[in-house]
Amino acid sequence: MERPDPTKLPATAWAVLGILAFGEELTGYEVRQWADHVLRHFYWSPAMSQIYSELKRLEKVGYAVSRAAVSDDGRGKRVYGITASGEAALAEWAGRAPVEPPVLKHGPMLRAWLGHLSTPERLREQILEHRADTERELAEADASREVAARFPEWAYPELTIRWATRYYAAQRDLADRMLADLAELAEDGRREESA
Amino acid sequence: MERPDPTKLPATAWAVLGILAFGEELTGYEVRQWADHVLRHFYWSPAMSQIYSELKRLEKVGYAVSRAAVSDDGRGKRVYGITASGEAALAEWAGRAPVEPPVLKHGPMLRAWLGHLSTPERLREQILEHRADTERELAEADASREVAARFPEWAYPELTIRWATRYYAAQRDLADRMLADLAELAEDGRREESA
DNA sequence: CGTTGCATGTAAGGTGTTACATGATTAC
DNA sequence: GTAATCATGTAACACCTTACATGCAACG
Repeated sequence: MERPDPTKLPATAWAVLGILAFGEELTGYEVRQWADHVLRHFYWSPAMSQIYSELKRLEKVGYAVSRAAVSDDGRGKRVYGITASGEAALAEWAGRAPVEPPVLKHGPMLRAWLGHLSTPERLREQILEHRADTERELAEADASREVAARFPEWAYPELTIRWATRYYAAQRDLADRMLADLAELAEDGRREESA
Repeated sequence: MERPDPTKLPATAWAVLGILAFGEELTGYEVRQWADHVLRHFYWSPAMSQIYSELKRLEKVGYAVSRAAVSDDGRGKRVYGITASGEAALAEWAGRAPVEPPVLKHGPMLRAWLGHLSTPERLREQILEHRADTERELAEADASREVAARFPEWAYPELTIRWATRYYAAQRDLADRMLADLAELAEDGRREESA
């Protein structure tokens, strides 16, 4: 008969609450920006609409509160803050809930895996594009890291973004090694043809 | 008025079709095993029930066909194979569809990001556990790679699994460096306390 | 005067998981 | 006998995205 526990939330909800846990009152829009600049690099950035609904859910279970506020330009907005109960629940989740294993969905490798259906040239282009994307992400993460480094209360976020920059660097090296392997495979193919 | 294109499939469907694209007729159960041994390391392994429904969808659009068959032990089963049309569509998708950027959801880093809500000891334990998990995955991927290396028609899958083993190794190194950073942060904390 | 940014939501629908249900064979 | 593996599905539901809808302010 077990009814679903209203405090059993998906990781995304904890991530959103985690953004509020740094103490500032934020609008849904601002939560999204934090997600985009920081969270995205090791977790992921939910759609705007999901952020709004997660915030509502968090408020319903008492982990967040909202109040009407005004922007600098005088327009109305709604800001959310974490509650004591929310902080306790989040700490409990962070410390005791089983850590979900990392999930990876790597589009470029899915293409490489199906290399036999494509051409070495096309595949190479796709991996090169992936490499360029990674480099871009690396630059963005590094910019975010520099911002975080300016504030002592962001020591842990800074560590995770630093982790992300290393992750992107590793990703880039992995792309290079894949490119080398691909070249070798194509070479073998040519040799066989001419034989 | 645009009705949804019945051939516009999610990446998961292409992944399942991709498993069939290596030429063998497989049961849903076997598709799952391939996903678990290979695909999982760079993409992910869908739930059993989803595999069955993806196979049905693929058959409906004509990219796969199924027929009743018998196992060695005489029990009935249903095997799926790729069609010519399916092969063409898959090649088209692999070569021309925009490559989805890699998606990462890293549970352990989500915990590290919220380090201020936990203790250095607990966080360290969690990262160590992640490190051990990674090592396990590395061993499994390496075993799969060795199997793939025995068959020349699996050259591309072998490359991607090799990529995965390197990925896990990088992941492990990243965990080590995070552990070192964490230790340093804790050290700084202690120094401040005693000051 | 058009675009970008700020700001908030709803509705619809697709994606994917968990739980449930079933049943035979093989190995301990 | 009972657990694991093979084998196939359905139903319910949670998660999440896309598209739509709105409106003001600031900048060029």
